[in-house]
Amino acid sequence: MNWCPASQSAVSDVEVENQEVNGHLWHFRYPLTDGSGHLEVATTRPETMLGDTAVAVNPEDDRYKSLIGKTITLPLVGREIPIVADDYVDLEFGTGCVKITPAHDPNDFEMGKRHDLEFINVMNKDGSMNVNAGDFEGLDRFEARKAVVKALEEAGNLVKIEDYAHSVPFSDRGKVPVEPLLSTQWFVKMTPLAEKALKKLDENNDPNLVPERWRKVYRNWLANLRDWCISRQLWWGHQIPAWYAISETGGQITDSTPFVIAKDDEEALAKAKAKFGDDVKLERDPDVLDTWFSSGLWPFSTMGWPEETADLARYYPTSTLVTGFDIIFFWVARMTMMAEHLTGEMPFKDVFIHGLVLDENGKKMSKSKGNGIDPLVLIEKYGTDATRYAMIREVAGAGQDIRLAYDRKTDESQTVESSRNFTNKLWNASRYVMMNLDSKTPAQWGEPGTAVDGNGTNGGSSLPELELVDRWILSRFHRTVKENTENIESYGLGEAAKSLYEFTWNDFCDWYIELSKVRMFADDCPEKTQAQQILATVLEGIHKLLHPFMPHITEELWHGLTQTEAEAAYLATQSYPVVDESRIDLDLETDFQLVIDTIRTVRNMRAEAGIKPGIKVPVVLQTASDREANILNEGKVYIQNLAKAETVTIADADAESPENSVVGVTGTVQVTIPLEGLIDLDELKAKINKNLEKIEKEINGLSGRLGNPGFVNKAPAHVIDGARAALAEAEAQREILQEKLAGI
RNA sequence: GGGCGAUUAGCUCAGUGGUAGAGCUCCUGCCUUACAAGCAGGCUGUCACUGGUUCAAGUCCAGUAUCGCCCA
Repeated sequence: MNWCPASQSAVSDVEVENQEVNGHLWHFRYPLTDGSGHLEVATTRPETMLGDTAVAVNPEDDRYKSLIGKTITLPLVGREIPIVADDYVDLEFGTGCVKITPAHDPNDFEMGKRHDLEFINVMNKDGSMNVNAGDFEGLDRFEARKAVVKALEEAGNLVKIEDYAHSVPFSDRGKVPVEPLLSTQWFVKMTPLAEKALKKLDENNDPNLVPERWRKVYRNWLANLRDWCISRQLWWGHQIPAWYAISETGGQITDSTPFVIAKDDEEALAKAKAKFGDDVKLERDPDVLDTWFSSGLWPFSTMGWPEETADLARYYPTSTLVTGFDIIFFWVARMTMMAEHLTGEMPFKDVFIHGLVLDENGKKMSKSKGNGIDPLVLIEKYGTDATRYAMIREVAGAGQDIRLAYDRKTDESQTVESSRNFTNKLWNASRYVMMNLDSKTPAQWGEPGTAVDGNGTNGGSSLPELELVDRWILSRFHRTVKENTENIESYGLGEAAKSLYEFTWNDFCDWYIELSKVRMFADDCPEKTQAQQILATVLEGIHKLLHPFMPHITEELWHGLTQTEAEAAYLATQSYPVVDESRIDLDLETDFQLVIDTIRTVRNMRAEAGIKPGIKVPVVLQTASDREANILNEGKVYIQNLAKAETVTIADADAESPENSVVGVTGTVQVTIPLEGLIDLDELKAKINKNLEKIEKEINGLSGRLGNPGFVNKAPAHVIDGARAALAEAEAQREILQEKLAGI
C-alpha cells in the first residue's frame, strides 16, 4: 500500500499524485556468487537495494538466459539472492537486469509473489531505515540513498550515474514521495460496488453528469477500480468499528488477531463473548476511516440515516450536486457507490461539474504556487454581489474554466469591476423608478394595463391602453424570463447572468427608462400611469430575476421598492418570475426596433455632421411603406425626444427632400436632416458612397445566393424568404442613397 | 503512451449549417434633473492551419500545429 511518511498514515490511490522529477539512474554491479562475473542493474532508488531479494531478467533475453537460476551476492549486505526470469522485465530498458525489492515497490511486490521471494522491509514508518538496513539503520531514506551510493562506489560496485527524468508518486496530503510499504490495512472491495453504480449509469444515465463529457471520465474510473485502502493512522475521523480480541494473541494486536465488527462497545462485547468466551478482552482499532469514506456517506448520513427520519424521506435523494471535476473520483463516485449500496438509490439526479477559476495567466490556482486570488480582497474592493455575479457571468457554457482578469499589484480586476458597475447601475435605475412612483408600491400600481387600485391617477376606473413602448418592454421582459428559466434549467448560468445584464442595462435602462421620461416629465400626461405601472412591475421582476445572482443588493432594493419591512417578508422567499407567453410578441419587437434604429440613425448622423448635442434639428422621415409609416407615427414623440429633434416630419417617399442635408437610411426609411450651408458636400458624398459600398456588397452576396439553383431548390423556405426580404430592403436602401447622391 | 478541452476583435469570451457577436479596452463628443462606476457615437476580424462533406461551413468530418488539464 501507499504510505505517507510525513503524515505517517496509509493513503489511497487517488491521494497519490505523480510528479515528473529530474532524478538520476544509478548503475550498479552485482557479482555472481560463483565468481564467474557480474550483472549490471540500474535503479532510481539505491537505498532500496538493501531489501533486494532477487535480480530479474526477461526469459527471452539471450544475454542472460544461461544465468537464470544462478545467484548473486548482494553488495554491502552479503545476502545470496536468485536470478529469476520474468516477462515484466523490459529487454530494451537499461541493462535488461532489474533488482527486485518486493517490500518497497508495487511491481516488485507482484514479482515477489510470483517467484516466492523473501519480503524484506528495510524502512520504518517515518521513512528512516530500520534494523534490516544494517549499517544504514536510523538514516532517513534520502540520506541513506547518498550513503548507499557512496558505500557502493567505495566497494567498486558503482558503474555510472545518469540524469533521468521520471515520475515519482507524491502524497497529496504530506507533499513528500509516497513509500510503498507492506502493512496490514482495511480495504474496501470495490468491484461489487462499482458494478452497481455502472449499471445505474449505463441503464438510466443515473446520475446525469453535466456537461456530458464528464460521464466518460466517471465511467472509466469506475470500470478500472482497484481496492480502496480506507484505514488511516490519524486521530481525526470516524474510528474504524472493529474490535480485536487481544486476549487471543497475548494482549497485543497482531496481523492474526481475530476481530468483530459492531456498532458500539456493547454490541462488540456481546459478539466477542459469543465467539471467544466470557473472558475475552477487546481493544478497538485505533485507526480512522479515510475522510472520503465518511464524505461518501454525506448525502444520507446528514439526513439522519440509518434511522428512517422525516428529513431522509423528504430530502433524499437530492436533485443536484454542484462540484468541480477535480473531485469526481474522490467524492462523487464514492457517494454514488455508497449510496447505491446502502440506500439502493443514486444520491442525486444531476451532477453539475463547473469549471475552476484560473489565475490571470490561465493557470490553476494552488497553494504551493501561491497564485491564488483572494476573493475577500475582491469583495472588499468591489462588493460581495459584484464578486459573486462576476464569477457566475464568466461561466461559459457548462464547465469551462474561468480566467479571471486580475492585477496583482493593484488588486484590480476588470471582470469584477464591470460587475460592480452593473450593481451600481441597478441601484441607480431603482432609485429613478422609486422617485417616480408617487410613493406607491408595485402591488398598489397593479398589473400594467389594469385599473389602479385606490386613489390612482386614473381614478381606479378606466383601463389605460398600453403604448407600443410599454408592450415592447413587457415582451422583452417575458422573453428574458423565459430564456433565463431555460438557461438555469440547462445549467447555463453564465448565459443566464449575461441575458439579465443585457435586458436590465440595454433594454430597461437605456431604452425604457429614457423613453419613460417623456411621460414622467410632461405636465399633465394621462398616459403616465401605464409607464409607472410598467416601471414598477418590471423593476420588481428584475430584482427577483437577479436575486440568485446578487442576493444582497436586490434584497435591499426590493424592500425599498415594495416598502416591505424586513420582519414581514424577504425577497429571498418570494416566488421567481414565471413567463407570461401572452406578453411575448416578436413582431411587435421587430416593429419597435424600427423606432430604436431611427433614433440611432439620427444620433449617428448628428455625430458625424458634428452637430452639438444641445442643438435641436428638424428631422424628416420618408418611407413608401405603410407599416413603417404607422410605426413612426406611433413612435414620433419618442424619436423627437431621444434624437433631440426640433420637429419630426413623416412624409411619403416621393416627397421633395430638402437640399443641403445629411441623409441616412434604416429599413426603407430615409432620414434627412436639413442643414442650410453647414455641410461639407465632399464629406457627405464620401459617407454615402461608403454606405453604398456596404449595401452593394450585401446585394451581391444575396443575389448570388438567390441566383444559385442549388440554394433555391434545396434551402428551406424560410431561409429563402429571409434572403429575398433582405435583398428587397437592401435594394430599396441603394435606391434612396443613389438618388440622394445624384441630388448633391 | 491514452483521454478530454481550447484556438473567433488589442484582452476575456459567446456563437449546434443560412452573409461574424457581447463585455472590457481604444478613439470622438457630452457634467442631458437615476447613474461620469455614466450617456451618445465610432474603429477593429485570413473565425489556428490543410483537406473533405454540403446549394451553403466559425459551425459537420479527417488530419496537422500550439496551449492547458486528467489518467498511466
